[in-house]
Amino acid sequence: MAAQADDTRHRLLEAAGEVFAEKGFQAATVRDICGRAGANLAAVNYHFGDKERLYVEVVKHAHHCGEEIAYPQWPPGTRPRKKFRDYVSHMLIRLLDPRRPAWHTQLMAREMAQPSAACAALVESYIRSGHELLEEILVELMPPETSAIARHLAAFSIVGQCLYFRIGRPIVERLVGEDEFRTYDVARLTDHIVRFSLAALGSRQPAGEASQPASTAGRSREVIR
Amino acid sequence: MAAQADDTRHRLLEAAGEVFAEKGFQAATVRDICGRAGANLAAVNYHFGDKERLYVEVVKHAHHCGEEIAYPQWPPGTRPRKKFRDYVSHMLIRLLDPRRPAWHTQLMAREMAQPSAACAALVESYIRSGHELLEEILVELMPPETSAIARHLAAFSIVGQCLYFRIGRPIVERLVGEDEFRTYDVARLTDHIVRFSLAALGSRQPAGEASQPASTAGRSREVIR
Amino acid sequence: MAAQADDTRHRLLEAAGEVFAEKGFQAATVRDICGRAGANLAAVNYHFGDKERLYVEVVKHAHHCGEEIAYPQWPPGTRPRKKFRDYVSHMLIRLLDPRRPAWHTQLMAREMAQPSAACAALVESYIRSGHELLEEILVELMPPETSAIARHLAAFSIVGQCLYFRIGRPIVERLVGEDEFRTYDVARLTDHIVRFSLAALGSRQPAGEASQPASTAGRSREVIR
Amino acid sequence: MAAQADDTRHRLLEAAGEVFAEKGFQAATVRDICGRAGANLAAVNYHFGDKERLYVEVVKHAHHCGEEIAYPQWPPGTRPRKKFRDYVSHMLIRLLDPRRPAWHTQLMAREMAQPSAACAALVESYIRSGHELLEEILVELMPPETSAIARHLAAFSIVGQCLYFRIGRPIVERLVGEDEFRTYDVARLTDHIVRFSLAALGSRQPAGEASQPASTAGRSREVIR
DNA sequence: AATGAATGAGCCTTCATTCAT
DNA sequence: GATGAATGAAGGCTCATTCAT
Repeated sequence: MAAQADDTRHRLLEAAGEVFAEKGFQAATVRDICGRAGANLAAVNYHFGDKERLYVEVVKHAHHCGEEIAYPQWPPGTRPRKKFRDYVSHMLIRLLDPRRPAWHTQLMAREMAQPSAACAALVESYIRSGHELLEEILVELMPPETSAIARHLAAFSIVGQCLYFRIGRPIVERLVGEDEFRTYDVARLTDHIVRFSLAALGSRQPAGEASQPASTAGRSREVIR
Repeated sequence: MAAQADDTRHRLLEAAGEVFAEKGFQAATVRDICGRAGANLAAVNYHFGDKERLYVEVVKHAHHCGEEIAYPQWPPGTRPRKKFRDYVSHMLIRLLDPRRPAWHTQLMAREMAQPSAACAALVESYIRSGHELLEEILVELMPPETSAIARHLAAFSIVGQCLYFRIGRPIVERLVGEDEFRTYDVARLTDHIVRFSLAALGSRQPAGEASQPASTAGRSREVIR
Repeated sequence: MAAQADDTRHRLLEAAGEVFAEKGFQAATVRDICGRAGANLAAVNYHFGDKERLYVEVVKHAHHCGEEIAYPQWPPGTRPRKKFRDYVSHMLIRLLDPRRPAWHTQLMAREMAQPSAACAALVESYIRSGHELLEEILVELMPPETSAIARHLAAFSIVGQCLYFRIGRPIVERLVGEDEFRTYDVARLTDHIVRFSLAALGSRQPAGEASQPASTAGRSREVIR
Repeated sequence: MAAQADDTRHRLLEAAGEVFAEKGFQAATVRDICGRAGANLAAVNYHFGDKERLYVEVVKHAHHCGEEIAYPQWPPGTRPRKKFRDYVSHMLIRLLDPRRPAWHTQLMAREMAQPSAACAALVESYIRSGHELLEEILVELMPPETSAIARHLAAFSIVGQCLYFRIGRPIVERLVGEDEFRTYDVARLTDHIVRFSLAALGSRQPAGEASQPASTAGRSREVIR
């Protein structure tokens, strides 16, 4: 019956997500996935036709799950800095909160290390919207004369910082030791990244020089949040 | 003869590096590696005993190759900002220069997405020294009262930015389009990251506030390079 | 369908029996077995999981086949000597009858030369019952005061004789020549072993002395069969 | 130098003997043999040309070792029963004495289970002489009218008994339990087999009947040894 | 005389996939 | 609609052997 079929399909997606994230596409076996999903060995080929098409569906499925925690809807007039802090905090939560299933982010890390056919879909349906939101915030936050390219680069600098604490975890953890790494919770990292980035966002001195503090003087006294 | 043996070994390491980086550990086949190295199928087993031990040796080998392009030896009295710019530039070259073999960095990206037994070795013999050098520069660059943890976080913010332009390439490329991405050369990215970061490094305002420009005022007029 | 599955399984067992007996466990190849069984190369893995587990199943299977030719059911009052001759004849038939598949016995010879995990199973489910039947016959045949150990040793002496004409065939054949060996059929060997053994079974003189004929005098005139 | 070469050759033979007996021809690896012998991997091919030719040489070598414990030289006039007991005892010692290297006999068991090219050599240079000695004793021991074939069969019955306690050990041990098996030392088995066989050797009744005790009555009172 | 390096054949196993039911 | 049985393609690895030195 349709209800049971959908149920099996859904259990397969969930199980496949875990396994793909944990082992990678190649190392993941259909046997393992079907086993965890409590489904027949041929179920994958029956429901998705292919291991590869299952993978694509898993990525799409992950997208829907990610939407559950949507970005906040700021009331008109919300200060850009508040939005910015919310944005960074939101991203770090999704990346680092141990209560969230880890396989979602892990899958993205894999797509970056080895982009597959699903990568384009991932960007379009999952990443681009978030990126555009960040750009909107940056428009408000950066000096009006800032070029589009400079804004892009700034956005990547911000995302790069957030991501590194997740993707670079194996390295960071070894460099500072487990004890200190354990103190890198979402609150502290949000504080750090927001402060680190805000200093830069206000500056507008030419290449080859350091930050022009004067222009940000006014803003720096604003209270965020 | 030893010379020939070393030659075969070396060719295997090079070929394996490419293949592992391109396909990943699981998807890489010993057949492919030996084929590219022009060696017999059993050569891997003879020289390294195992596909896995070959992988570890490849990582170690990558380390030695990386050493070839060492960090510059600055004469005493070199300005910290000059050192910092050199550092960032050096890292970006290693990450992005198309003339350098790509597999080295790609391998590191894989180790981050799915750390293996070789990850610890990678950190200790390849990453830690560079990290410590960066910390030394930051000590000179950041206010004297900066805590060790704050310095660590700053270091990761810097490395995270550099890395994202390499590891996040598949995403970045799709977000800004291939045309703009092609303009993201080492020079431009160095400029951007140095400027973005220097603004933050001088600030020392408490958490919850934005950059305190005053303290960096003096430094900001220094000419780097 | 279950019927077809059982059929494939059965064909595999038969083919494996032949090959294992002919080549030994190590030298036997899964390819050869599957080839003879007309099954796919992966069938062994599917049905038995392992070459080794296939071997164990083959030994168990051999046991079931052996049961087909069961020992005769003697009516009450049958003379012990008749039972004894039947027993020896039965064993020799199973060992030597060229119309019976040879691999069964050959496999046992291998298990003796190099006992594997399957050896214990072989003894318990296949050999012990026959051994106990022989002991029961010996109880009737040997003097009542015979010790259990003496009876055990006698049983092994009898089985040893039978077995040697099968297992020692390569040696015996070379020693007496092929022509004479060809005359060693079941009937002649049964006669020989029965006569050779019956002379000993009746004796009860102490160690260091030869057979005491007196006690068997009465029996020796009985006509067997 | 020749001395060292011979030494390596000898160590290879000893090591190969152990390994072949322990693992069988197929399962034995040249690596293992060379390892135990402390020789180079290519030494086997250098000294013997082949794994198979090494095996043949090992069998020949085993023969020479076996000669060390030669059959006793009986003075003229020695009683046949004394010779017979000595013969059985001698064979059992070679088969069962735990102080003797086990691989020698084990190798023979293998040759019987799966005769190789070395089997003929084994028979001619190692077994036939012993067999002929037994036949000479039997000529003295059996009634003069005994046919050659009957004598042959008797010889095999005797050898079969001895051999079974060695080759059938895995089965015998399981049937009677380890405790009782431990009491089956050379002395007890010699007693048993001699007594069991002597009873038969004197008998000369026609096929289809049991032993004629009368004919052995006189001999049975002789004291052996 | 003796060895370290290299070879090619082949084996067991695993895997994704298909088919008949 | 869903499954147990079966398939064929590789893959990693081991092994005996050879060759240049």
